[in-house]
Amino acid sequence: MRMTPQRQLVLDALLQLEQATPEQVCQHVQRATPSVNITTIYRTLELLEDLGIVRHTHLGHGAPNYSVHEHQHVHLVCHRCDKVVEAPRDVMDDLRGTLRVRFGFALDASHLALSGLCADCQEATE
Amino acid sequence: MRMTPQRQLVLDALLQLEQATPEQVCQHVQRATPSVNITTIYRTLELLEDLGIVRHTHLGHGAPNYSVHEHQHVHLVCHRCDKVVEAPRDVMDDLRGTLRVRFGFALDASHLALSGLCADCQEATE
DNA sequence: ATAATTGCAAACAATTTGCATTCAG
DNA sequence: CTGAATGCAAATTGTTTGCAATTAT
Repeated sequence: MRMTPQRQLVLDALLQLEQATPEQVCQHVQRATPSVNITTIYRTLELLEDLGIVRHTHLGHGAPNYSVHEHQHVHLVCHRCDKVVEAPRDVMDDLRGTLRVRFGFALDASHLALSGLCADCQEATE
Repeated sequence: MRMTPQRQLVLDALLQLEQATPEQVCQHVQRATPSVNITTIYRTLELLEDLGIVRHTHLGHGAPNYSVHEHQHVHLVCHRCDKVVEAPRDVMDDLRGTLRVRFGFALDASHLALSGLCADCQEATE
């Protein structure tokens, strides 16, 4: 594969934004280079993911969240205000062990978010 | 709110199917009553969810999975073969405690699936 | 030349909206 | 009669596909 300018732009955008939806990556890239098509964003994100350079997380509804592979964390999404809190991956270590033993399931802690209520919304709900 | 025939059909479908996407609920309902529109399925699912009667889970990509509130479990989705394993909610109890203490986050264990590799796919991958 | 890459338009899936019609109290 | 509920068509969002034009080797 060739590291084309478009691909570099996508990767740079992702490094700058730390994490973003394809749409957001597209907007960021197009600020610098408006000619880049969103199709290319999608294709590049898929390619970079196949190469293990980036990964994506589903936060629930809507578009997935891409990030460079290094920035891995567990996403805690508040389903009331949609705020996303990031937790270090190791909070899931025990659960990973349990799931392996009880279900033979190898948990990938950061691919999907966890849903719940953030501290603020718990107060607001009382 | 009135328990209209359409709404009853949606709820019945969900009870029979145990869990299903809006699309699947729609097909099930339309087998008995073809005139019911998918818009009504969506509206009814939203309504039932507001009432706390049903809930939905995101398995990752694609349509969410609805179920009646009683049948709660954690979904373990294999991101290789897309198989869904169900685990009892209590496997997340420790994690729930940790997240509450460390992040003030009240985990809703069943709203989002967990992603990883199922036992079969782990073998296949080696 | 030839294979990979891109842009563009169109297709697609899942969902939502606007609005006119129907229905129950 | 009046508001709630429904159906239908159209709009919206996120994503994918087909294909022709472009680019690097």
